[in-house]
Amino acid sequence: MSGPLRTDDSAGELDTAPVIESGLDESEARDLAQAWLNEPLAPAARRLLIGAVEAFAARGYHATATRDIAARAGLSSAGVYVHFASKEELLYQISLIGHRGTVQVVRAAAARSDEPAQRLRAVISAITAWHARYHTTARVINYEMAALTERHRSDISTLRREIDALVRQTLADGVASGAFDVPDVRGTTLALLSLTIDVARWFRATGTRAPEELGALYGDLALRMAGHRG
Amino acid sequence: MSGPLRTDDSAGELDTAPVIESGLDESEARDLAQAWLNEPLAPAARRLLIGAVEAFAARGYHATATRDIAARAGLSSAGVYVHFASKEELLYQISLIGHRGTVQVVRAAAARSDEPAQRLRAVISAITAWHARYHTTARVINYEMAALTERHRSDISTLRREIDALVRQTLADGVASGAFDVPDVRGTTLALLSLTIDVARWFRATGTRAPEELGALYGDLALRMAGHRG
DNA sequence: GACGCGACTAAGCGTCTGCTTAGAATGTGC
DNA sequence: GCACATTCTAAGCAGACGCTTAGTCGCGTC
Repeated sequence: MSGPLRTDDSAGELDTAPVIESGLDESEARDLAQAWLNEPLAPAARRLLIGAVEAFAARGYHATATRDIAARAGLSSAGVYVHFASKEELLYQISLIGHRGTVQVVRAAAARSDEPAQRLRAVISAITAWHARYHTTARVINYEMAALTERHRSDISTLRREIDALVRQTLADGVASGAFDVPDVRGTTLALLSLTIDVARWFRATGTRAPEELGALYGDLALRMAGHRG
Repeated sequence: MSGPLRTDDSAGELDTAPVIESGLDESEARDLAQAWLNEPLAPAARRLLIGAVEAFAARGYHATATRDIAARAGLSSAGVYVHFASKEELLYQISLIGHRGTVQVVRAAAARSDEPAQRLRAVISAITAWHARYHTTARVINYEMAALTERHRSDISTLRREIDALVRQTLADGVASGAFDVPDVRGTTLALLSLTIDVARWFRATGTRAPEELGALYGDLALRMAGHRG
């Protein structure tokens, strides 16, 4: 019943990345800059945020020294505090910009259709692709929430609840219209968002799967999980 | 098409936990002790491992001071180094014990049936329940891998690959027998394991869902994702 | 009762941490 | 050409970090 299967590359995707010292590759840095292009920031502040995202994603918030962030931005260690009140403030701004970006992407995807199945596919594949494309940012905003102050974490939770509510409502609408078969709407919502968030943990830009391809796969899986009669 | 939906408790599950200062609740501490009962350890070494798991899960590896781990075990800060060569060695032992436990659970679940659908359900629900019940340990071993030395991380990856291979093989067997419809076996394997791992991020012992209930839900979702013709 | 041995601690070493201070450099408005 | 605000740095503070050292303690062995 069993045959040989490759275990090389896909198993690598399962693992947590070795710490990357050299920063982002060129294309990802461009993507990142583009995602933050509409934020009205002084050049040094933008460089600090990008440097902080790289460092936090590679080493973790607590393992990153403010001196390292400053160096990535081409500043002295004191230069950080001209633009940000504290290291936590840097994390908060990253988290805020990142979550606002996700919410924007989710809203745009939801606006594409009122029909539950189409909307679910669009929303899940959009969140997935976003987490893959900006996996560096996504890793920081999803796995460093515990490092935020209570006040800041509470602000971020408000944004996260909006995404949760939209997915849950889409499932509920599909059940009501008979398009979906979901015995546990709350649990399935949780599982769907969980699936997309975990992309930030394992996704590598060097892998074989493009963000949009992964989004398409996860969109299909979402419809299966929703018991879509298609 | 839309109606009111509660957003209180389930959205809370989506968030990362606030840092818990007071350690494990009683029942979880008992679970943890029981899970490590068969490990041949000196009492102080066991107390250190349990204290380290609590601290690493609550604050993160880098944010945890060895002095704090020692205090949880009722030792002076130097007492740690009688039993473990370094802080990283503590993390490695936790990771090793945790991963061996998961592999054991997965093997036991797989042994319950040769039939792909039953095996997939058993394996996914077992991994899920394990990650929920031992979510403190699971969080450490899944999210602090980057803090391991290259050598140690490589050891751990070997154990993770076994789990990956078993799930992938089960999907492949089901496709071969006609029980499953999976266009992308590698991607679906990744998604299935991703789903179970992320439980460690959001699961709270104080939540409404018991580990076994969550396992049952995820077992059902796994069959749907595999396109099981039931 | 002297000995050896593993478990443990008080004290502290050198280094690194987030952040501050005092002041230099630069650009702008008048 | 002078006042002013902004951006930045060199130097450093106070405390925390992982880990070591020297030595104490309790206990089983002969």
